[in-house]
Amino acid sequence: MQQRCNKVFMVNLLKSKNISETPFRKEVLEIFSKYNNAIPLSIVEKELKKYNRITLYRTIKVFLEKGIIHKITISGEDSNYAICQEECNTDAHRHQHIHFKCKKCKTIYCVEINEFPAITLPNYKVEQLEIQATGLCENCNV
Amino acid sequence: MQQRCNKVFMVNLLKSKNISETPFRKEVLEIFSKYNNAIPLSIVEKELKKYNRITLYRTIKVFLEKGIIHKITISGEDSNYAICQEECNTDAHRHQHIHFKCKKCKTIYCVEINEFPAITLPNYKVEQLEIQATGLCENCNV
DNA sequence: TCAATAAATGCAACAACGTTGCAATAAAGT
DNA sequence: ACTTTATTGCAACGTTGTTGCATTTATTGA
Repeated sequence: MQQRCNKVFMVNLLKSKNISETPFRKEVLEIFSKYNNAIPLSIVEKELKKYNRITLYRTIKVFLEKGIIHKITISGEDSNYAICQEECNTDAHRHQHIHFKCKKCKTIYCVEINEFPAITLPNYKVEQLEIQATGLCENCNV
Repeated sequence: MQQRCNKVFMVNLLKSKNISETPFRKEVLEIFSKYNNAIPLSIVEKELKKYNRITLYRTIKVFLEKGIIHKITISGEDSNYAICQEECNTDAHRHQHIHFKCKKCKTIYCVEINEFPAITLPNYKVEQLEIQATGLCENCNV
């Protein structure tokens, strides 16, 4: 797998998606890669040296459109965002991972999964599945 | 299964949850049971004879807390709500159903499922799964 | 390297969604 | 029927996210 945690990679990521590499965007990307897991905008906000609400929203929007990050919505919580581990394109975010939220430390993990469960429903044609799990993560399950 | 589509049931539902039966609450419940599927607040709003935004929010909040309805959040969409088909309590909404969104008619269904898939992740203790599917529903898959 | 062009940023203002305090009203219990 | 308790509705506010426009920064090409 490609290394996704250094500045060179970040710049290449921006270049490969055909968007200009600005200090703001690089900083946001570095924050996402520093946290390996999904984080809400409130964390990005705190980490940013120079925070601007509007610019952040626009940056996130562009990153989502370009498939650099993806959005994780868990009922009743802030939206969380994480760097896409596979190649995503704008239309089909067919991740082979599930989103796991630890009920103790509240961390949201994108967990790669080998055997993605298949579900067949009578009368429905299932084309895509999105799975969210809750429980205890490695660190909290002691 | 209990019948969940008549006024008597609605009143009993309110009684059994120990909340007073007001015209507003009964009307909201009837709207939910009229639509068999999950609906956003915008639909409830249109169906209400006398709509009050604040009262609706509070009613929804109470219904959620009492386990009368549950909330379905699909990334990037309005929240949807549907009557709980099984007994829910406030803490554990361990539904044996998945949420299915038809990509054509946009309807969101709560689909009961017999064999709920089991997922085991190395290093994670999975306690609960929430599954959202997209595809084509019975009516649109022709 | 530097000017010309294109894109990103920041401000002000707005819109949607949701909440809170408080007074008025309706439901429940006696 | 009356008292108590809960619900409703209004005004006002907070949060989240967007848009138009002027300014600043990045990119391109000579």
